[in-house]
Order: sequence, then C-alpha cells, then structure tokens
Amino acid sequence: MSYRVLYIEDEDHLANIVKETMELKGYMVLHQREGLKILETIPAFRPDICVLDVMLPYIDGFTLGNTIRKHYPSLPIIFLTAKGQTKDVLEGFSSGGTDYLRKPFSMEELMIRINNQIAIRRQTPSPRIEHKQKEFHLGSFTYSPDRLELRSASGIVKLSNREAEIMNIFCMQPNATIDRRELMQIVWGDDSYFISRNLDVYIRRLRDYFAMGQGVEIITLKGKGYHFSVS
Amino acid sequence: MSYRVLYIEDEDHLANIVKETMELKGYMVLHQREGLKILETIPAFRPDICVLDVMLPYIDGFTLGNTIRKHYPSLPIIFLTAKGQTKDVLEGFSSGGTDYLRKPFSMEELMIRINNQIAIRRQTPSPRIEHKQKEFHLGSFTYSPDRLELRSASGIVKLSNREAEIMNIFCMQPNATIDRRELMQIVWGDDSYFISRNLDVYIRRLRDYFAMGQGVEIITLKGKGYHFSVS
DNA sequence: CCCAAATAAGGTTAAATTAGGTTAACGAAA
DNA sequence: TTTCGTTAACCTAATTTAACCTTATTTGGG
Repeated sequence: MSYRVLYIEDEDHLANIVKETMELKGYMVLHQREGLKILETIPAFRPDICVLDVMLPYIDGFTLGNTIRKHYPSLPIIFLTAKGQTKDVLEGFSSGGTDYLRKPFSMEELMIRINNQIAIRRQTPSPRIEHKQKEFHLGSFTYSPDRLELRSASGIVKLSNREAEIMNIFCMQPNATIDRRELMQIVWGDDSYFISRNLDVYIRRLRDYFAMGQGVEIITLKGKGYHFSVS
Repeated sequence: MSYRVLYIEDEDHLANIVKETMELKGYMVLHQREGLKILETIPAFRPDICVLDVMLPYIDGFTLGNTIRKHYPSLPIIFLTAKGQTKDVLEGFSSGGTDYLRKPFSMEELMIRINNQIAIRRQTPSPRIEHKQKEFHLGSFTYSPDRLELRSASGIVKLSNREAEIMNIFCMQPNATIDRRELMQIVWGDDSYFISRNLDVYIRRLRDYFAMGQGVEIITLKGKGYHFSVS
C-alpha cells in the first residue's frame, strides 16, 4: 500500500526534487504551493501525513498546522523550518506539529521521519479521514459518499470507485473551478497523457448520469479544468 | 508536574551535562550507565520517556528499545545515535523508537524532542490499548465479537474464526475504506494471489449474511479495498 | 485586424486488461 | 463426519488503453 503525502511548499525547485524522491520511494505525493484550500484538499486526497513548509504565502505553515490539527487531530504533520529559528520550532509543536526538520535537510532524513510518523500513527487505532458530509444535495440528485450512490427520480446509480472519487472532489467544491491536473493528481497520483484520456472517460460517465436529472452540469474550462455547476 | 526521564548513557561526562540541563528545566532524571536492569527500573521509576544512547555496553540501545517496547508499548523512546549511521536509525525505528537524535546534538534540540514526545503521548486518549467493544450495532444487525455471533430479525448466524476476524476489522472502521492488502496482511499475514482469492470467498460469505437484513453493505473499491457501509 | 489553417485540448467509443466474484470440491482438524 | 479453511476453475465487471473524432485556442498571412 502506498502512503499519501500532502506537501505544501512554495519553492518550486525544492518541491520538485522532494516530490520526485518521495515518488521514487513509492509514496503518492500531492504538492500544492499554498494552503488556502487545505480543508478541501485533505478530505479529497485523504493524506496519511502532511509536510508543511513554514514560510508560505497567504497563510504560514504554523497557522495551517493549527487548522489541520483542529479538524484532523490524529493526522501527523511535519514542519520544514528555516534554520536557526528555535522559537519557530516551539511554536510549531504547540500548533500541532508531530515532528519538524530544519532546512536544509537531507531527503534521507525526511523519509525517515515521514516513515516514523506514519508508523507511530498506525499503531494507534485512529479514525481515518472521512467525508465530513454524509449526503450532498445536487440539483435533483442526492449523492451519498458512504454508499457510493447517486439517487434521483429516475433511480439509483451505484458509482464505481473511480467515479466516486471524482464525485467526492467535485462535491467539496460545488460551483467552483477544479484544476484538471490537480484532479488527476488526487485520483491517480499522476497527470500524464494517458491518465488524461482516462479522466475524460470518467467525466463522460458522470455527465451521462447527470443527464438523467436536472441541475448539475460539468462544464469544461479548456486549459484549466472543470466547473462543477450545481443549482 | 515534573516529567520523569530515564536516561541510559555510558559516557559519564556527556551524561552529566545532559542530566543537569534537564534538571534545570524541571525534569526528574534517572541516569544509568547500562540497561541490564531496565525492566526493574521502569516500573520502579515510572518514566514518562526513555532516552537511550545506542552504543552501550552489554546490551545495545536498539535491543533495549525492543525490550521496552514489548513491555511498555506506549512509552516514548528517543535514541541518540552516532553520526552517519542511517542504517542504525532505520533499525531504531523498527525497534520501536519514536524519535532519534544524531550526535552531536544541542541540548535545546533534545529538550524540544522530549517535550514533543511527551505531548504527543498525552494527546492520545487511551494509548494503544485496544478497546474491545462488546457489541456493534450495524444497520438491522448486532454483532458480538465475543460470541462470534451476528444477530438480526431473521436469526442468529455463528461466524467462523476467519469470518469474525474480517468482521472485527470492518467494525473498527465503519464507513471507511479498508485497504485490501492491509486486510490480508492482518488476517493471513500475507497478501499473495491465493490469499486474495481466499479473501474473496469470505467477503462473499459476509455479503450473504448481510443480505438477510438491511443497512450494511460491503462495497468494492477496485484497486483499493472495501468500503464497509453502515447506516 | 480579420479569418482560416494549424495545433492543442478534450471527447467518444470500443477493445483489452486486470481485479475481483462465484461456486464447488478437497483436505485437515475438531 | 461435520465444520472450517483453502484451492481451483471458471465467470463478471471496473479500469485502462487505444484509435479516432470534435471543438477551442492560437498563429500567421492577407
């Protein structure tokens, strides 16, 4: 089983190196440049661990850590702090960090600490991340993520795993733009060409389902992603 | 309240510095030069955390860590490793360490990590002691893990050992995704092809049972595992 | 500055693959 | 000898791959 790492880092160069190394070790990594939408990303991606840079635009890492801790008390968080900032480290732990690493760090060191945090957490029988909502009302449809069911006047459709994963992401952000690459990253852990055709197939299926009722539409934003339009 | 640190270190000079610094910070420290009698020391001293040097006479730190972990699964252990010994570190974590520090370390760093480990442990409500529930109410069913019985309006089904093992795992995480490989690892200690067909057989049997009532469903998440849907 | 060709992005459909499901039968333990 | 767990052969459905199609966006000539 491959573990899922949510990694927030604004420096692209560093991020790419770290991401690739982690992927080589068999982890599924979702990298984002800032944490504004983290409360939507977490239930969609269901990470086993978060790795947060501390210096981030918009929201700093510690604030982010606090937010995560509030909603997901048992999700491990590793902070990446700038060197020589002990005060920061203390603040980091008080804001819910379970470990930290000073920059510059070796990948080896990071991997060890990630493995360790996941191992510690797995010993404790802790609840996995669940969908916060039991049901979503979308136009003339009702979607239940627990039962993977899409209900409407014309009947019940059982969604497959992949179909449901995409639905879950859409439901987190109704009437918003969902980035195509990000979507692929979350569902397939990859955004290559073949996955891309693959996503198309599933979008097609969802559109078929939604055509059986009213009020929901998946609108293509070419070059960007999809707009999940719900009324 | 002052926390209690059990500190095993054979270098007297270093040990004194560390001990004194910790005491200045208000910790109660018991320092010993080797770990031969650790299983007598722990219940007597009741430490909140153990700090173990790795290079020790008679018994090395990792072996010691293993022993401690066996008897006190939730007691945090910090290893102090010689520099440049990554292999050792990995071994250390697998032998139950919860953190480690490379020599030479700063006292500040050690204090931070000790505090953090104690804090983490305090957060965990009932650390690692499995709380076995007497009965689970699942839809129109009642499952009793003690009696291996699944009761519903249509009668009582006696579950076999294997059936119950799988049920137990499902009941720990209702409405969550259970990884297929992980499930096989837990029940059979193996996730090979034949085990896989085997699991299918048992899933089938459980599904048959649940078909006799309502509110419980085992949903396949292809490529992932199962979703134990309970209402 | 406009329009058509070129190109890139996404859509459709069906075949291929792989993961999982079903059923029956066999053998070991109780 | 009955129950349970495993193996095996065969079946079904989700997912991926592939080939081909359509539409938006870009580009460059007039």
